[in-house]
Amino acid sequence: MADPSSKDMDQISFGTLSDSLGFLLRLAQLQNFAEFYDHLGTLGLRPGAFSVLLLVAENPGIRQGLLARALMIKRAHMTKMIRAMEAEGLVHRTVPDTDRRSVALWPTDAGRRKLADIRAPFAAFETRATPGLTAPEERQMKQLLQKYLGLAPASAANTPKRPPTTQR
Amino acid sequence: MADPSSKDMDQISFGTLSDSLGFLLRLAQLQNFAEFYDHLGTLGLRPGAFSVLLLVAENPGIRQGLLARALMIKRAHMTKMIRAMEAEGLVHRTVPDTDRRSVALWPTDAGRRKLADIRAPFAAFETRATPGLTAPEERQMKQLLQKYLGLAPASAANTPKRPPTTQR
DNA sequence: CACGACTTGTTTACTTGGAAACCAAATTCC
DNA sequence: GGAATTTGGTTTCCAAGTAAACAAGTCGTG
Repeated sequence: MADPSSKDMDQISFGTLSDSLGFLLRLAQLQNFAEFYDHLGTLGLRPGAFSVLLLVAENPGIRQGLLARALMIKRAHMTKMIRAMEAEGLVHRTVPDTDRRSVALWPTDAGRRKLADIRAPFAAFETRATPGLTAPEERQMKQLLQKYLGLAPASAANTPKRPPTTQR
Repeated sequence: MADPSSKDMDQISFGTLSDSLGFLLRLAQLQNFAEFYDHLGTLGLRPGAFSVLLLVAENPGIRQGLLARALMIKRAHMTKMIRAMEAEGLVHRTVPDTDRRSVALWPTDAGRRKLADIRAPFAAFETRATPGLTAPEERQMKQLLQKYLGLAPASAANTPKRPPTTQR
């Protein structure tokens, strides 16, 4: 063909990019978010707000900045998010006497209810077969991501001092 | 109220989130981007523009929308990105006669030079020891991500559309 | 040919997220 | 005790990214 622009999607060369961890992580994250919307888009809670609400319920009284660090977003952005969720009546803000600069976060009854409503569909989404990966592959990917992040898996509440090496 | 807000970073309970693939992918992507900025922040090319420039150089004449799909961003955003990079003199736009709606993209000499300047530090960044992971673990994570994305690894330039049942 | 359906890129308005400056409260250091 | 510094949250302004409507080109089918 005389036209060099006649490239099909599968014929694109990604060059060194397809071996770049950052690039792969970015694409994977975007793909997974799209899947999230496909399955849970009707719940009226975006991934960000959902994770905030869950962590506030899981850690009642958590400080705002700590939450921001845990979710790796900036404090400035967390302020806006929390204010919006407070306006929706999902979380409650408190200034503790021990440090009157900070703000402690608590779930409201409405917040807990909302979370309860979402829990089942979210669990269903999480346990669904991940497209492209077998179940063992998905488990291993999660383990690797947790290790990369220095995070403990959910089942083991206390940090295991030895990395989980459950290979086959 | 007593002080349940005295939580340390490592004592946060992530609940079911720390086993959620999407959540782990998001955190991992943010962490990796932070590492990217730490190492390559001085180069004047953000991750997005860098990947665009690389793919345009790797696939000269690629159509704009195809590039957007490959990078999983919206066409509207790609338009702005490309216009900005065109204003910087990094890429050149062309309307092919075979389809006068579309736009073909080509790297300029300046674009190729810029890319050459960045290639070495980027390769150094990519081959650096990934924090938290051993080299074999990182290789495996990349393989899993590629499989999740339906992407062929870089070394195998042309891989058939069939799923890669033949691993290395 | 003509008409409708679809595709490609663009524009406009909006949302999400970050950078930097700022204030108030806490902490450190004489 | 009191200045200097640090910390936690907020505000303002800007960049990154999306959604929806649109114009122009292409394609299929009568």
